[in-house]
Amino acid sequence: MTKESIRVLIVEDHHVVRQGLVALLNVVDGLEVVGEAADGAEAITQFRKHLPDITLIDLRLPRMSGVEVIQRIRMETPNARLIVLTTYDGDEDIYRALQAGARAYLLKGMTSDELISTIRAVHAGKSHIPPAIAEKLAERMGTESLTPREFDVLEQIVNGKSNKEIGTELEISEATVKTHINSLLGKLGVTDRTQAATAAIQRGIVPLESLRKTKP
Amino acid sequence: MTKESIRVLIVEDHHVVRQGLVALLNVVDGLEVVGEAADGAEAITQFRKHLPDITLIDLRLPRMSGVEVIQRIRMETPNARLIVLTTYDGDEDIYRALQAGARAYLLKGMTSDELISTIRAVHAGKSHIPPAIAEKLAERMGTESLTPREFDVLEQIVNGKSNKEIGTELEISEATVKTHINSLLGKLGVTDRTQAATAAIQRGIVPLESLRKTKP
DNA sequence: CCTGGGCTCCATCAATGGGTGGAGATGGGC
DNA sequence: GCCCATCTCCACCCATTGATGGAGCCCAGG
Repeated sequence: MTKESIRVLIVEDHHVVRQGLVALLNVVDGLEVVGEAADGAEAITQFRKHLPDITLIDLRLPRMSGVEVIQRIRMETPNARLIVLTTYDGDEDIYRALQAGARAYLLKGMTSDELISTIRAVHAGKSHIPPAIAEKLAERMGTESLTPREFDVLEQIVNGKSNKEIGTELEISEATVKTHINSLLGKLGVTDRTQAATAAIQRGIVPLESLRKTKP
Repeated sequence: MTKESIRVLIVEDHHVVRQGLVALLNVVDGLEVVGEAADGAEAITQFRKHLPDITLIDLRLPRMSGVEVIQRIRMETPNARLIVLTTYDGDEDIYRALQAGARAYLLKGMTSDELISTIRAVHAGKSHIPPAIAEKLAERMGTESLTPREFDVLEQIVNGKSNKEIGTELEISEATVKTHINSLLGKLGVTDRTQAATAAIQRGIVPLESLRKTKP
């Protein structure tokens, strides 16, 4: 019985991790790694070229975020089956990736069994979200989301700016800054800017990587 | 010419990454992976058992930190050759790992060439620290380090506590809390608690993982 | 059209935070 | 023994922050 292999594309910038995935998957019967990509642009090229059955995609990629890649792929191939890979279970990432159309979510700490069974499940058309993650997702669903402006302000807070500085930066008055802060504190369920900052980092609302960039 | 292989132990909790490392190293002539460990305790057991020439060790491990493992191994085998692996170039981690006796430092985003040449270099007795990291290390060297108490206070700040709450928690007066904050702000080179919090996370002084734990 | 959400601004007030300049107690290292 | 770093506390002061309760503007969707 020569059943068709499930054709997998791997999108992951870390060379070691990519190798690990290839090594794990290629020894499995019925799976075949047809392509690898190390960044978003390459991911889209490879996707078009191979039209894989399953795409494993890291959320943190250089230049283009994983979420963006997912959106673009889904735009041209709405029934693409995408599985998100990530190191941390940053709540916001999960939310956005699943919103963008990912069918499943895996942490890099997973076992090979989890990896393989998830690939099979998603290929069979199921959505496969681990209970622990589903739970968090449910929590997050109930949470109001920040408006674009609130997000701008939060970003500045994380970067250690004072209200006055934020006002200057965003070209609004300090009073307006306070208004935004007041509502975002409520939405995040915290009571001051320091808690807002750590919550933002912890939940992945503001990525840690953006810190260094915006400093100078 | 049958020269001896360099015998390598891999300490890494993420299964996929571990597989990747094994896959990368085992195809290289002159390298041999003699053991794998997924946590600190296992690392020490495996080290004693195999006495490898080189130990690749992830800094973030469950239960016991990589730095701790390094210290313990160095305690019993002072000339052990340890290479630290990590995802982020969190300044504080580098500092502590190298202090603890690691000979080199590699990011998981490295190429296989970097990995292999670093292993060879360290085996040959060299210390091998990438220029970019050496630079940061030099910066950090000049930085005064926090006293234990200042660290306690910083931890509380990251967890979003007010000065009063910190005082209660640590059983000191609010005035003392302010004193500690004042000196730690100076040492971190920041001007307020929010900056202190993000700097602490960013530099790896207070690990992100500790946030969830201390909340409830 | 008109309703609602988001953005902007205002004033005011109490609480919190941070700067300054002390000062006593302890304990390890020279 | 003496010094130095650390930890502890105090008082005073001003800046910043967050809470409250408005208010007008714009624009997209019903």
